[in-house]
Amino acid sequence: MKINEIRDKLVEKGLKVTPQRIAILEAIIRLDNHPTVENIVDFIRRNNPNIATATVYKVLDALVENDLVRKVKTEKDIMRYDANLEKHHHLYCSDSDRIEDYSDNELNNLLEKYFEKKKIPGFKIEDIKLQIIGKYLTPKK
Amino acid sequence: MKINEIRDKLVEKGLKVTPQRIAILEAIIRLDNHPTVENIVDFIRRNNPNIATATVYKVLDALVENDLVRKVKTEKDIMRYDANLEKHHHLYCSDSDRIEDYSDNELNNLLEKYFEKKKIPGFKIEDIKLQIIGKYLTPKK
DNA sequence: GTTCCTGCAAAGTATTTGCAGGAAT
DNA sequence: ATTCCTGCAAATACTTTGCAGGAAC
Repeated sequence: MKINEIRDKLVEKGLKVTPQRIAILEAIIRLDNHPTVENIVDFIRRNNPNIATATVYKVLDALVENDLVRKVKTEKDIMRYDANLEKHHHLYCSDSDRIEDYSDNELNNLLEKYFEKKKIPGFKIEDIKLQIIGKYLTPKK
Repeated sequence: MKINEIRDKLVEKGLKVTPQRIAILEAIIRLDNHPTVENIVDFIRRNNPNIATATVYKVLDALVENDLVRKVKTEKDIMRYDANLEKHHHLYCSDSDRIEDYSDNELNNLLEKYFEKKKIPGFKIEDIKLQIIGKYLTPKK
């Protein structure tokens, strides 16, 4: 992802293009393992030492609000952020903090068909996300 | 669930049986819509006004540690607790904090079969939880 | 020029810790 | 008698808020 693409995304949403916003969005994209606020702050401060933590929170709120990134819920109690906006599921490692994306349209179709037949009484499904818990057989790259 | 069953569960795990623990476990079972710590504290204080908030947190940690309850994280970033230990999924309301359990063995089997065929490279699946996001057609009872 | 954004410090909220007294075993 | 648990207060961690100056439009 080029800086200009990031810039365009901000413009498209009517957000002012500031160095902080570019840096934060870039950080989430580059730190591709669902960074926490802390990860993002650490990454940004390398090039941008004066950015305030509160600014990071505010920018993240704005980005989430405008569908440029998503929040990811973890078992543990810390928010993480994800710049992958495609429909996808998550692989959670049961003995570390690692999270990876998992996309599978065959699975999505299977679930969609399943719930077309088997309705949940009183509930209208809008989206289904899988948390797939397990262990990585390969160590992290 | 009777008090004695709760008592037995604690004994079984080697935890000392205290009025606080009984009250908290009972509260989670009775407040069956995935109560927050605040919900639990409010409920307990009706009969047990002197219980300390820190005690509730400590007892909850002990219960989770000993697999007597589970933590559930919500969209809104607040911890909730669940005494349903059976395998189940969650229905999340997209415009409120409401969460309900959803059990469906047919679905579990379908997923199990699916992932027997379609392996995820480098990942050994241990469990799959669905977060089913949508809207309730009926107001809360 | 106007609107929106940032940085700072202070406040807020949820949760954890340390410890001494007390209850459960 | 020993071990574990509770209550309290203080501490911590994470996030939010208010506001004045400054940058983007």
